[in-house]
Amino acid sequence: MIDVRFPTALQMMLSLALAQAEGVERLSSAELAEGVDSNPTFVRRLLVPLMQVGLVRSTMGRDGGVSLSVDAAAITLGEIYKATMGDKRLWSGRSDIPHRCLVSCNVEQFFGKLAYEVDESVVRLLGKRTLADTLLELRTLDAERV
Amino acid sequence: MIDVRFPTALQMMLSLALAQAEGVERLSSAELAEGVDSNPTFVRRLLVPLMQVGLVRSTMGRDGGVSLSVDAAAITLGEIYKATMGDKRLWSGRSDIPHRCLVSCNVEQFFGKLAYEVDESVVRLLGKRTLADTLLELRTLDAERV
DNA sequence: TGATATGCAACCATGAAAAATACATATTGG
DNA sequence: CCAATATGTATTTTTCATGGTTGCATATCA
Repeated sequence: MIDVRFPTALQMMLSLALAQAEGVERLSSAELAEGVDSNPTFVRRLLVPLMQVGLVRSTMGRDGGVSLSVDAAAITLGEIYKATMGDKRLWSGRSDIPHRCLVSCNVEQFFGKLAYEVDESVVRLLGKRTLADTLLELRTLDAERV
Repeated sequence: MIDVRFPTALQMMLSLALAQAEGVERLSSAELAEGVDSNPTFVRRLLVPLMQVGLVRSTMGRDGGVSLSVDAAAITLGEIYKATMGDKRLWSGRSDIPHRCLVSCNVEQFFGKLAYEVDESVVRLLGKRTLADTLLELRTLDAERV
């Protein structure tokens, strides 16, 4: 199966940002799950790292739920990406290539460095956009729909 | 399973570049497969788009095999990446999100654009390195090994 | 002409990721 | 207090993209 954690986490965060902008204090994981067309368990798993990093806070018990713990203008997509993907690189090279020649002995290390550079550049790109920017962009897209 | 097409294709191209540098005219798909610790069929599948783009050429029949059809200094990793990955984006967002609110109606399109930008930036980064550069870097790494 | 290479299609096996399930724990309204 | 309902989390099941395997047609050369 394809990894949809980042797009899903992003959509969740956007829903939370929208809720905040509309004065709704919290959303339940069931409500978030409906929005992203998934299940509450998956949503809560995605929330774990976002809470650890302090982007989101949750309250337990009846009438509990989730909300942004920081203003949407202060959260970048890069932070969301790093939190939800954790250690997972965009590219994971093979790690068990038998060493037979100049290439096979060193590609692994080379590819590791390359993957690191690529990740860096992606995070840098995502770091330039905030949740608030993105929500605004969604409004623009919505207005442009026919 | 994880997608290893790019790292594998890259390693194959490096093997072909090394062969070329050492005066070996061609490598068979079986030899390439041994180098990347895989099977000839997978190797040939990866070669198809590389041939279509003209980076590589193959000869059939006994004593057939594969070789670079361009100098290693004229091939960038970006070309290899684009050819082997084809239409596949680095990120594929979900494409069946039910439209229920501002967010769910527009994230899909937004994420598509974002994924496109990310892909562009990765290709741009990879476009700065040639196969020849990379082979040189492998030699450096090899010399640094303890 | 036999040995051996590529080209290609069809099917199978693997394993990572999401979904489903189950239950403990926390909070609140009545 | 207690019933209702939320989160927290572990475990199992299902799904499906990806690579591996097999089989065979086709091309080339000693």
